Amino acid sequence: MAQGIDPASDRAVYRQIADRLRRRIEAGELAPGAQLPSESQVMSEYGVSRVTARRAFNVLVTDGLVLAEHGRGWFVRRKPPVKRLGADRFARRGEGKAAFTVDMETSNRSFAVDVLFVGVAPVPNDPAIRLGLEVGDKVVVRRRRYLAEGQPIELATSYIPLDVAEGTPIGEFNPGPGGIYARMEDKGMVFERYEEEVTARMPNEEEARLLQLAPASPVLHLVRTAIADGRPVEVCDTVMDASAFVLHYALPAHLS
Amino acid sequence: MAQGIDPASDRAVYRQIADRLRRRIEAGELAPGAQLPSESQVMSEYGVSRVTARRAFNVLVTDGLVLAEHGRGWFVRRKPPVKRLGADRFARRGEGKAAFTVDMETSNRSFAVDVLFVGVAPVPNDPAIRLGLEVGDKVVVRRRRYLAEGQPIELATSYIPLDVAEGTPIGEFNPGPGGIYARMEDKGMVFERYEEEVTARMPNEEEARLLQLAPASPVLHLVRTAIADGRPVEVCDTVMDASAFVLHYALPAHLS
DNA sequence: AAGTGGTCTAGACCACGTT
DNA sequence: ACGTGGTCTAGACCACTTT
Repeated sequence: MAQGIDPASDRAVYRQIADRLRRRIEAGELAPGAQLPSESQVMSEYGVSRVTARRAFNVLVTDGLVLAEHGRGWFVRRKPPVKRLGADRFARRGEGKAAFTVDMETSNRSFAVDVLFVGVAPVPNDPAIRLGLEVGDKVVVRRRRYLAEGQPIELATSYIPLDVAEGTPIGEFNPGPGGIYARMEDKGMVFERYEEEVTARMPNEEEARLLQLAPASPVLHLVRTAIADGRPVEVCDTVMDASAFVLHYALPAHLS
Repeated sequence: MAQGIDPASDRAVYRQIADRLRRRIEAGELAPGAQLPSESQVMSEYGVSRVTARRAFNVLVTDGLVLAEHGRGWFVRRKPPVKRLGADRFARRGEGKAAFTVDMETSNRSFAVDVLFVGVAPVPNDPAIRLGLEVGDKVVVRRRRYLAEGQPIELATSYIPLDVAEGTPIGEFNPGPGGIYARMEDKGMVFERYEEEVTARMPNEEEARLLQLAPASPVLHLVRTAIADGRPVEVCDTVMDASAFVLHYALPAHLS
């Protein structure tokens, strides 16, 4: 019963089947969370082998539209809740609270932090350039993973020059209230601005594992350079589950 | 010759093969553009069937690491050149040049614009909210596609309230030098700021087609609201090939 | 002509979830 | 026990690229 499927078409049969399922998803007929027809149903409905039926589903997996649940079926992916990063997230910092904390309290969601590494280590290529250091110079490295409602959503690695961290607990496990920026201000440093570069890409294997990403889940990659007293004092490299974030920015209409 | 592959492992054979290839790619041993072993080679090297060999390659396709070329082989994906969007891209606007033009001239690359649609049409849900309109109210819609060095890299759709466009060529095919913002300034409107929201996701079918995206290529989705004279005067919805862009922002350290 | 990937089939066994 | 997806095999024919 190859309903509307043309085996002689240039378009492969599995793609034609995928196209039909995709249309039903994008039209909302198959809503997020809805179960798709089973492999057996597709086999008999279109008169194809199991391999061909599965290939149709796999196209939709690669497109990020569906996921299989072993022993249960194929389902339209649900959109997870989103965390908004405000344009004023640093300007509003203060009262002893770190930027991430302010964000999460604003969005009223439970959160947690895994500290993956804190210590002195050689600085990699990219942050070295941004900090004006030589590759391999020693810096304080702080690597952590943020979770919202129990789900990992963000990996962040900060690089801080040793002279900036000197005389503070920035290189220790617990940097104290308000985070490392507060410690820098304690030393009398004055923050001028933050520069951020945003890209998006597919995760590497480690990122996919640590963030427990589903197949075909892109990440937002944000590299922030904090500038105080006329020099870069920290680079923070952040990899976020793209489905969990909206970044918000305000741009001035005129140079001030 | 199942070199280092354990058929009894929990990890499927095709995943183990994919893991090994991925490691060689991420280590740089297989550089961008390099050819991977052929399916036949993988079959004999690991003693697996062709289906299993192909499945290993397909894992890497889904991860965005490799692409097949029919009749030639499997290759590590190349990174395309990148376009940087500066934090000052609106502040530096002027001299009769549109923002995109300024960007492209800065990066010294050839570019072109396809105008896909210009006219009056009902405003969709999201821009309606941002513009303070009712869904379905008429607005000027300008939809275009940008190309760099012949490759499509960006789709942009602008929504402009009718009263803003009134008395200007904003609703016409060619809005004149400097683009629509210049025409608004001609009317005496003063721009205050631009707000941008950035997300990343997989493209839908239309976006993938218009941007000629390879499999497993995420897009950056940027929605900009231009604010002038204390009100939103334009919403620009932009979908970019994520591999072709770096967005750059500057955030103030203090509310000014 | 030879080598490469693209598509498709039929059949098998295993693992997970639900009934 | 049954239905669902997960993995794997062997074999076939086609289309594209290179020699």
